[in-house]
Amino acid sequence: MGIIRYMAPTNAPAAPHLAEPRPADMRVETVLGALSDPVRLSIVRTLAATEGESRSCGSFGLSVSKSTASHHFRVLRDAGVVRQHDEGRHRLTELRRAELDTRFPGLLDSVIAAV
Amino acid sequence: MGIIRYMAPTNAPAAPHLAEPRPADMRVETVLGALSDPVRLSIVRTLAATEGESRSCGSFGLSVSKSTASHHFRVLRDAGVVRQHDEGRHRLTELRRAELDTRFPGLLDSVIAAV
DNA sequence: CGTACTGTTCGACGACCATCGTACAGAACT
DNA sequence: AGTTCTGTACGATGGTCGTCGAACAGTACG
Repeated sequence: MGIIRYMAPTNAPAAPHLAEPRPADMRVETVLGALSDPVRLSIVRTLAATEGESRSCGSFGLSVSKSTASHHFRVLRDAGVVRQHDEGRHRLTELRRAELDTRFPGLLDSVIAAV
Repeated sequence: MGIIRYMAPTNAPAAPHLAEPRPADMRVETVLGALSDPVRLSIVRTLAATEGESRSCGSFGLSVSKSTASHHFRVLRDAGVVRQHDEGRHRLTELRRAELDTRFPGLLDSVIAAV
């Protein structure tokens, strides 16, 4: 039942990550749309709360089905908000903080800070 | 065909404005959803470009029908992004800059600045 | 090998959304 | 009064979205 925080072994091979848009291809409307859903916003907030760590999809405690959760992660990844890569039988997710901050300065922080 | 920028006479009576949420009742998801549409984003950007001025609905040069435009203004108003009040036969719209900045600091600026 | 675990894909379904045309309401102007 | 202008309200429609269960694919572990 505990939260899984994945620690990659130091000699791990470079895991291929899934397709994600380049910063230049990211569109504001798409990012805003991705963040406008309560489930996805909670995912992003959870990621921001433990910045730098990769989390497995199941470790977010989402109250939706597996397939729905999978859908939301895809929306976030397609929008460019998160990056994912496979590690064993987990698909680890992390914030694309640097890309987001470069492409849309201040946006992520203001959204996360919003009460 | 020119753009109408409304100049209220200095002795104008206090025009009643339409229902809009109090800052405390504004939700981030709703605001982000309101800003995630291209038409509405262009409205907000136009308003931000001429801050402090009230604009009539028809002065935005939107490429949608009247009824669709009316719908978008309502979404923005319900989300708390803009304020509207009637002035003669015009319904004037202006940004709720102060409320937005207080409730969600930095959000509006980062969205507007986004290229 | 077989079993558990993690997450995706594939329909399907209902709800919501953006869009439109028409009709309507109020204000201003002739 | 009649006309013009500005914008809303009301259906209607086609598309997207969030949700789910069932089936599948890989990985890890017994």
